[in-house]
Amino acid sequence: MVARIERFVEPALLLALSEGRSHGYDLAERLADVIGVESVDYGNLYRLLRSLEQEGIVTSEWEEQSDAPSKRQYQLTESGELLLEAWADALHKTDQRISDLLRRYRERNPS
Amino acid sequence: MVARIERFVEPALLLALSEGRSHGYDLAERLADVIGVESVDYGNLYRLLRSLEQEGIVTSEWEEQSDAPSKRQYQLTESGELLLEAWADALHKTDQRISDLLRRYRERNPS
DNA sequence: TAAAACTACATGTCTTTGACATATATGTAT
DNA sequence: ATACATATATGTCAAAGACATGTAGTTTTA
Repeated sequence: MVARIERFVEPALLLALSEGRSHGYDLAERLADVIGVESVDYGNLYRLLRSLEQEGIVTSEWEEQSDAPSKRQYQLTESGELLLEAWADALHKTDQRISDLLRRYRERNPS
Repeated sequence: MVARIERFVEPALLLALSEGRSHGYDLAERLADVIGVESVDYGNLYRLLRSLEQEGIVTSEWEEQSDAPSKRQYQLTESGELLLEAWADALHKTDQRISDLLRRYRERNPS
C-alpha cells in the first residue's frame, strides 16, 4: 500500500529559500516544516540543490567556520523567485483538482 | 521549467473504476475527466491496470465483440475500494499541506 | 477504393523523483 | 573510546511518467 503524493520537495525548498538564504543541513529542517514531515533525505536534498544551481535557480558559496565544518550557503536567484511563482500557480491548480476529485469521490454512487 | 505535480493517476483511476466497471480505452477518458487533463497515456494506463491486477486491486475479463476488437473489462475489488479510501485520506492531507504551503507563500516576507 | 482516422490493447526505452545505504570530516558529550 | 551532532556528498535501486512504436480490426472520407 502506498497512497501518498510527493513532488513537493522542489517548491517547498524554493519557499524555504525565499524566506532567507541558508545552507543544506539547515534547509532540511525548514523544508520538513514546510512539507509537514519529520525529516527529509539529505542525499536527495543536496543533489536537488546542485541541480537547481546548474539551472540558475540558486547560487551558492562556501562559508568557512572556525569551529565547525564549512557550510555552503544557498541563495535564491531572480529566476528562482519566478519559478517559485510558477510553482504557486501550479500548486493552486493542483489544490483545486484534488478538491474536485475528493468531491467526486464523496458524491459518487459506488457500483 | 516544470512546476507540476503528478501521481494522481492511481487514485483517479480507482475513482473512475469505482463509478463502474469498464475497459482501458474507455477508462482513459473518464480518467482524463477526473484529473482534469485532455488525455492520458494509454501505454502507462494499461501497464498500471496490469500491475493493479497483480496486486488484487482490480480484476479483469475479456469480452468478445462481434463487430469490434475485444475489450478487457476491469472491475474494482473489495481491496481496491479500501485502497481508494486510503487514497482519499491521503489526498485530503495533501490538500491541506498544499493550502498550508500556499498560505506560507503568500504571507512570507521575501528576502 | 485507397488513405486516414478511430477503437483497443500492448511493449520498449528513457528521465525524474524519491528511498535507502554509505562515505567523509569536524566537533561535542558521555 | 564511543556515540552523537553538524555538514556535505555519492551509489544504487524502484516507481512513475513521457514519448515512441507495434498490432489488429473498424469506420470515415477524399
